[in-house]
Amino acid sequence: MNQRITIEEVARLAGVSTATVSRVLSRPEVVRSQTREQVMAAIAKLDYQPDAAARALASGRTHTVGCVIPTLDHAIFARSTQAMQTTLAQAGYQLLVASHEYDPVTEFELVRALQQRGVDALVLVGTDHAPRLWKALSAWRKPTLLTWSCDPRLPSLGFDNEGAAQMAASHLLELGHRYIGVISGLTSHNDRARSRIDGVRKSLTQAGLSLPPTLVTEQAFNLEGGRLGLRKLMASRQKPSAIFCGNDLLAVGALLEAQRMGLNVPSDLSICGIDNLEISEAINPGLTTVSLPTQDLGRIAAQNMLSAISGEIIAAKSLLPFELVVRGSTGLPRG
Amino acid sequence: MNQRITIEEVARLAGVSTATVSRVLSRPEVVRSQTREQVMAAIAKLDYQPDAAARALASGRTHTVGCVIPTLDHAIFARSTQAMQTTLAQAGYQLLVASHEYDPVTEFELVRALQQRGVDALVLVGTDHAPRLWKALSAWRKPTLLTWSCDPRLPSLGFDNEGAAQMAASHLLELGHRYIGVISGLTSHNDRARSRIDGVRKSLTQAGLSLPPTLVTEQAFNLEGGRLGLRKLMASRQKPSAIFCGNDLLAVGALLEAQRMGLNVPSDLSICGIDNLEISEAINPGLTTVSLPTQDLGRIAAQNMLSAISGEIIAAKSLLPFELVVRGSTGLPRG
DNA sequence: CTATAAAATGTAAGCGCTTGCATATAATGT
DNA sequence: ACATTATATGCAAGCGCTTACATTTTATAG
Repeated sequence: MNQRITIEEVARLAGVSTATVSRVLSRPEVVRSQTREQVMAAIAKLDYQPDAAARALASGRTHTVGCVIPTLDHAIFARSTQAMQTTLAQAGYQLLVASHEYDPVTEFELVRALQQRGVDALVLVGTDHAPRLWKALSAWRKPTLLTWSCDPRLPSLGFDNEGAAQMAASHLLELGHRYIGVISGLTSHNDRARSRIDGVRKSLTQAGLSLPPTLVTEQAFNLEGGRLGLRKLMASRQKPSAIFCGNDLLAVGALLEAQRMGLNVPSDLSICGIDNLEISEAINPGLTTVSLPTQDLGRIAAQNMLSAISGEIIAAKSLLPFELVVRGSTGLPRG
Repeated sequence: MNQRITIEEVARLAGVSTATVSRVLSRPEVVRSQTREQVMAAIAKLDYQPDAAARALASGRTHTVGCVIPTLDHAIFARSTQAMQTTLAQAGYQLLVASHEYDPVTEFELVRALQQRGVDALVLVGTDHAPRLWKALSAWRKPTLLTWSCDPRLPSLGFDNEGAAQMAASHLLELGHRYIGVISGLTSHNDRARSRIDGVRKSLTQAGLSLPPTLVTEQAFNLEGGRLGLRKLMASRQKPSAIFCGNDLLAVGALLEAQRMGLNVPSDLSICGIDNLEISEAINPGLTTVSLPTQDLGRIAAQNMLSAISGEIIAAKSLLPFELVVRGSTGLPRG
């Protein structure tokens, strides 16, 4: 740093000690207003910018929250992360985002990196984590939050993924579908994807039906995955009359591919997803889906962490509401 | 920090000085291998995690790159940011992302916040910035990169946005369209959007045509914006036979809305965009668009910053290539 | 006006690391 | 074996701030 303005120079110009300048910065209410104004004038005049590293070292707090997600390259994570960042920024906190692309080793390393950086709190996604990551988290003495799904080991803010899937499956069952296929996201290191399959299975079982392995396919989390999944399922001996997709990206992909194959949605095939992306509403026909408040998830996660940082107790587990949004992509089965 | 392991304890256990431990961490090659191993063993045994704030304060380097973008909630930024983050992480660097939602005041504040945090480099989007932001950047003695578009004031890595729009417009003109509408993103604080309109205008002018204000509409950057834009343009007296959209999100929205209105794309209306999102290929008909390598943008931006941090000179301006991808959404005008 | 409590400010000891310089050790040449 | 370099390591002074604690100033009471 060539010739950074330090707190000392501010103190000199304002005619006070560095301690007072520091107080003006962090707890302005404890300095006399007259003094405070002198200091603020000096700060403004010198265009003083406190060194965050020094503050962090001296105070032990960085005003930074770390967030480790699978990827930014999916609308749901981008959305919730965006909401987190905005909420934190309003409180003077910064978000340090890291993504691991569904690799647990990378995830562990990122968490360590964020811990070394002294983040004041940590937000993770889901409950599938390497054992040593759980260990690193429990040894850590700062607020941590699990998002998207819940686990008794740590405070969690998420959805009942199984319930959401059941809601979608029940809708299909009520329409009269008996052969329901599932296009799931990759389930390894992804508890949400597994829970959603479980939800469908549970609904089918309750209805006296089953979910044969041939009617389940795991695909990458993108439109292409949805298209591949659809082709796979429609190539099976017993074709499904309805397809549940683990998320809307897969569902939109499946829907578009069905149309390319000349199938009419929903009269030939019903399709539903989970998430309720913007595209789900815009597409023709509209996609029936379970709407998840992903933006709220991010915002509330941020608020929770801010509370926890300031010493408040936060809920051990909170579930966000969701609702079925019925659009044109689901209908009665043929015949 | 209750009882954090410090470098001193590692040094004691390894029977060396703290300086040596520090060297093992930052420049292992200058330490004799035998010593190095002792130190590494001690580090492993104690599970030592260096304090990033202390390192930053002592060394003046944070191993962090700051990135200020309009929003994460758009595929293109999410994508390039994701690529940046991955590339940086591989080099042991962290990305500190902040988004301002197209608000220049927030943008300025975020840049200051990142500077205070001592990021080793800064990546911004576009060339529309508040004057005091330009000032803050030029007073800053560390690497800075402008992305998406270029400006002589700072090293830039971007696209020829005007050229990309011209490419799209020329395609429409070559097909024989004479009434071309434009659905643009909001142009305030967004030089990319303006450049793209300019590109279309230039192409039209070269063809002896003009772009009447009634055939240009500015909309929010989402599907809904595309839909609103389409309705607006199709309500004008002289309906366009083709529509250029400032990006693919708008284009997809416009396309879907056109279909809802009963228009056949492309025989009633041609639509093209810029970006080439995944949905652009998947939708029916496929969207004609100009494909921008947004992921490469992020990756190369990260590489550039890493180079610059290590003292190398980086290009003052580099433009990434793009190409027209013709799909089913554009065709000959009626008659 | 003085005693006492309350509020404001100053003093200075760190926070945990890096790094220039001094010193010690190993390698090389004669 | 010794002188001369080249390599490794240690010493210790910060980096710029925060925050107990000490001290001074101001307010309040008697």
